[in-house]
Amino acid sequence: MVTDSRSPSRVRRPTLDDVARAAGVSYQTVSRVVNDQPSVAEATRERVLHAIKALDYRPNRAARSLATRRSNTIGIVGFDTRYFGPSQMLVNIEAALKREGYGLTFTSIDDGTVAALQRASSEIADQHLDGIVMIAPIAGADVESISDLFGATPFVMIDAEPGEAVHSVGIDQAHGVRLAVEHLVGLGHRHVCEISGPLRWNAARERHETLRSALEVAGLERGPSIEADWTAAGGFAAARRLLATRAPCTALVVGNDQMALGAIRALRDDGYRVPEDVSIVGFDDVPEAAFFDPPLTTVRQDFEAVGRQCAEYLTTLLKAPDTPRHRRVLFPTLVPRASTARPPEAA
Amino acid sequence: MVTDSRSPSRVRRPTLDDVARAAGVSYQTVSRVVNDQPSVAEATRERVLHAIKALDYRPNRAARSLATRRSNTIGIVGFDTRYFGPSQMLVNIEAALKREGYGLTFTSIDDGTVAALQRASSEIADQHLDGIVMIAPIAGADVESISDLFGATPFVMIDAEPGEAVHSVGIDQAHGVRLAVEHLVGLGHRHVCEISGPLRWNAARERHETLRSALEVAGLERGPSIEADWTAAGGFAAARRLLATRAPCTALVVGNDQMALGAIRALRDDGYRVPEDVSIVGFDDVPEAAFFDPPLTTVRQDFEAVGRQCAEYLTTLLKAPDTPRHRRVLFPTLVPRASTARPPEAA
DNA sequence: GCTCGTGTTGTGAACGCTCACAGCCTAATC
DNA sequence: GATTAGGCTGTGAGCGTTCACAACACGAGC
Repeated sequence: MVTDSRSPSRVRRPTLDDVARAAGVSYQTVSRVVNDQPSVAEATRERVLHAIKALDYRPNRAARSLATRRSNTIGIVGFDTRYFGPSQMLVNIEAALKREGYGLTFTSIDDGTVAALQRASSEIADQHLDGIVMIAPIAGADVESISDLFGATPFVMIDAEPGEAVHSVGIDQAHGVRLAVEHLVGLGHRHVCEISGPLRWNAARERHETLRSALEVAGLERGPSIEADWTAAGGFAAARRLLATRAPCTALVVGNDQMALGAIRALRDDGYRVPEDVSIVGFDDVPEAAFFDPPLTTVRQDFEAVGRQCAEYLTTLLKAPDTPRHRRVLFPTLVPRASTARPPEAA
Repeated sequence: MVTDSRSPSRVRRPTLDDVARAAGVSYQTVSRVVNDQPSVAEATRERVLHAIKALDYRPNRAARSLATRRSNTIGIVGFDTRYFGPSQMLVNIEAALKREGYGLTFTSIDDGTVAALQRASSEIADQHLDGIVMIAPIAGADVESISDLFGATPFVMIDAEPGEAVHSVGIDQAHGVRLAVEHLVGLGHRHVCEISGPLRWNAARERHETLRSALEVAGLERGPSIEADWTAAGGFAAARRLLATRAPCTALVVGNDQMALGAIRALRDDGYRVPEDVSIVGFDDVPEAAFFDPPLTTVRQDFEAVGRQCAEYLTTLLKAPDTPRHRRVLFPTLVPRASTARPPEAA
């Protein structure tokens, strides 16, 4: 209120020199104070701090990163942050990295094409960032060539295709699927169908493929599987197509909770009861899942942990760039709720 | 794949000088080519472009912004981007600003205290950004003093308290509430209760207050109103408390769709039917709302438009900083679905 | 044939900071 | 009392870019 906020836009901000003059020391001493370096006499430090406050001095980040050759900011390439999973990761990574003192710049990719991904990557590579996180869970993205774009700046991928030779953090989708299958088998189900997410997504494909094999291992009938687009509307449409196949189906594994919601609606519209006629399992455990009708049994993904792990991995990498590439794996848990029950034939 | 991606981390990136030497011109000429300035002979330009490509030169953003005193990036302070509205705005603003060629840096605020808001604001002010967007829909935030923190850098607020003298973009909540009330009155409801969002949020408070007055104007009974936390669980708990009051209630206006979901569940648990016994109206129109059981009547907010407007406003401001402060208003629409019907007494 | 402009290119300085080093002063050591 | 060590402070250079201006060449105009 005191400062002159209606001054014309080109007010020179105070610099190290200004502070130095005000405190009667050299700019270097001010720099030392600002950077908390030792060997500054207490009295001088006081004087400098006072001047800094009086002038409302703020270090110029651009100048600093020009001099140090580090930007102290990391970039995030986010894929379709409209969806629950990615947006959760974004927020959590941001929070975790902020705690480490890093700034954040963010670019999202609207469509999942490899071209878009590369464009965004290169856009971010332009900024000479200290590190990069890529939330880009798309299969087929040429990890090698993206890695090249980034050159030597460390980067970790979230939800990369397992087996890729990159630094990555991911959730063990196979484990989640196994939990779901065990749960259904335990209830006595024998006819399991699937609505999967877009198979271009690593998570969707992993879930899809593990489900196939897990059902085989359990000796269960593998019903039809339909691909949808993560949305409730997509899940609804997929369920209708599934119903049209007239395949026997007492349990339905759905790639995420939103699609599960759509599927429930479609089943109901067709006269099926959930869970009496058909049991449903989702993925994610969105905060609303417990309040669906019926409350949704789902495989919970701990996105917050993903964010934390990612930030931790990246900071490790920043200190020790030669850390061998590996994948940090997190395990999902099953949250049983009322959308799953014993199948009708077992009743 | 050709480049040496396993080089040690400190490879000097090529600079203007390197390119200049390679092309046999001065660094200034290269700069001119990079910045698309006129008066460079076609032949020279070709030669320079060739060298740029050969060396894979990328301008150093830090150096550039040090020299120009502009960063070409704008900052977003996001409040609780975990929620649907804020996260939608974030993504949409990002998309719109990217189209204008701006980079983006992002800071979120975990709790809604004014202190947190100021901390984040100042964190962002440190970066000497070209512009700032604040998604901080909290009542009581001292807009004046935040404005001071930012000094002369243009900033627009999303969902600011209407009436604040700032550049802002917002949705006309009053209009949305009026649509909802008209809808309910049209159906014959006379006993309307409310579950509001946290009243610290401008949007929640506006909805709450307009509801009071709109009901009064319509001559309707104003039932109890309970404050909840935007979540389904909060909506559930609030609805239970509402039921405990035993107040007459044929229609329930709920501050957002998630809470509406929780409320429906609580009503059902208590033996009420929706919409036969109680009609429910939500806010937002999340993509899942159409698949709730019953499909939710809701007041749709066009967050994409908010993002676009915001980006447009900001770019205007960047070109003409003296644009008078005003509020760009967007109007919500009512999406009638099956969760509202004629009240029982009118049946 | 000389001047003048115009298009093109180059030079010096500055942006605000950090790094490496040099210098100073005081106090401890012999 | 000279020497040395160590805490503290200052100086010069450089980070990679842009800006303002100077310099050059070339053809047109008198």
